[in-house]
This record gives sequence, structure tokens and C-alpha cells, in this order.
Amino acid sequence: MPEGHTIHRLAADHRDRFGGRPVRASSPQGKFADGAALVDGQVLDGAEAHGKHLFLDFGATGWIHVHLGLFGKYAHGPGTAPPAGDTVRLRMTGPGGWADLRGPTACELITDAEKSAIHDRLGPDPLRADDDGERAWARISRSRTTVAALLMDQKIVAGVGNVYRAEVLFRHGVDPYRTGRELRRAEWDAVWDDLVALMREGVRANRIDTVRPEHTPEAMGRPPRVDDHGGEVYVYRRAGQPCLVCGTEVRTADLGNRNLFWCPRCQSR
DNA sequence: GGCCCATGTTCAT
DNA sequence: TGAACCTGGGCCT
Repeated sequence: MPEGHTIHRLAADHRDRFGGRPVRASSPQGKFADGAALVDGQVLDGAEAHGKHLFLDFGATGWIHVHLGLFGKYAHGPGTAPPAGDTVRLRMTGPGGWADLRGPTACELITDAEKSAIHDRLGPDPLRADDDGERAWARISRSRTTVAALLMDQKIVAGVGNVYRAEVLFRHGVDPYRTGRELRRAEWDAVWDDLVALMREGVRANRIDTVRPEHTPEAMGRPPRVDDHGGEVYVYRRAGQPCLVCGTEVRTADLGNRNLFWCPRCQSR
């Protein structure tokens, strides 16, 4: 489920649900038992996200660093937690409710220095207020790598995943196989600004919607489509379906072991 | 029950 | 470039 918007949303959810008060922490599955024990009873001072990394601030005790990876999921709610089962890596509870973490790639207690090292290897994040696209452009504009690959590289831009990659390139008519150095400055600026807007909306709605009102199936006089991943999108996982804008079949290809989706007509050189 | 797939990353070769 | 890791849903038998 996770691209950057999910993680920023989780940070806000943690602040709202647990912030400023002691939490109970445990690891029903056992793999984070030591870390959970250290944090148990401590006050959650804050939560922040950088790209797809979540950091829970426990002051002098350190930070819990969570990365959901491809399979990780959070479930949370008010009141009493449901039965944990044997896959909950981390359970936090407090007066505001509960949160269960399953299947993460990373769930570890880290120091300030270790946290800094993570920030240092991440590029600017469209969802972090102080970040901008300059550092990303400096690398993109020199690169012979495809724009599609560059957008997924967390050292270049933090937080973009397979859905936002496909969708933002579609929205700007950029052929995913163009190289970074073939991208014009104005195109990158527009892509970055759009990522900021799309991902902010993603945090708000807690899903990825990218289709402009004038391109919805209804507005285009086409039959309605159903997305199986919760948002309304142009090309992501729509291989073989007609492009919402031009009707050409959406294409897919393997790029670096991930599925790429694009419209060969709307996104031509 | 088994198999495939998925909005991800790291490490070994 | 490929394998490994982590979980769950959908679809097949």
C-alpha cells in the first residue's frame, strides 16, 4: 500500500492518536520484542516522515524507524485493539486507541545519528515543507538513466513509488524512456509541482487520485472504470485498456523488475 | 490448499 | 541482474 503519502499520513495519525502521552508497546510476533520493551511506557514526542520512512520520536530512548516495504501495513483505530494474532510486529496502545504494524521491511530502534544517516541518503520529498526539486534536478539533468527509473530512485526523489511515477509522467506527457538529460527544466519543474499537489491530496484522501475532472470516464463519455487499488488513475495497472484521454491501449513493460505503465500516444517524445 | 501478484529495498554475485 | 525478505488478497484447483 505504501508510497510517501501513506507514510506522511501515518505520521500525522500517530501524532493525533498517541502524541504527548505514554504509550504501551509490544511485539506480539516477537521480532521487535527488545525495541518494544525499551519504548513501553515512554512518551511519544512526535512523528515524522521522509519519503517512505516513518520516524517515531521517543526522546532520549531514540526513534522507532519503520519502513513498510512492499507488504507492510498499519491498522489502527480508537478504543481497544482487536486480537493480535501472530503477525503483529509492533503494537502501540494508548488513551487514543491502538496501532498494529504487520510485515514491515524495517522496524528498529535507532539513534539520532542513525536517523540522520537515513535522511542523508534520501532525496527531497515533495511532502516535506522545506524541500524543493533543485537537488533532484541537479542529478536528473546530468543522468543518462530513464526518467522512469530516476523517479523511483529514493536518492533522487523520496516518496514517489510505482503509482505516482506512472501517473505524473502521464499527466505531463513525458515518455518514460526519455533520459534525465533529455528532460527540460520547465518539464521537471511542472512534474515536481504536480507531485507536491498530488501527494498532498493523497495524504488528505489517504488514496491516490490523479484523474483531472475533465478526463473522468463520465466526462469523456466512456464507460465507468473500477480501480482495484482505491484511487482513480490514468494508466497504473491499466494495460490493455483504452487511455482515458486518447483511447489508445495503455502499455506495460518491465523496468527494473517493476511494472511500468504508459500511454504510447499521450507520452511520446 | 496452492499459486501468483502487489503502491519496496537491500545485499550478493 | 537476481535473490531474499516480509504479508495478504484473489483466483485457481
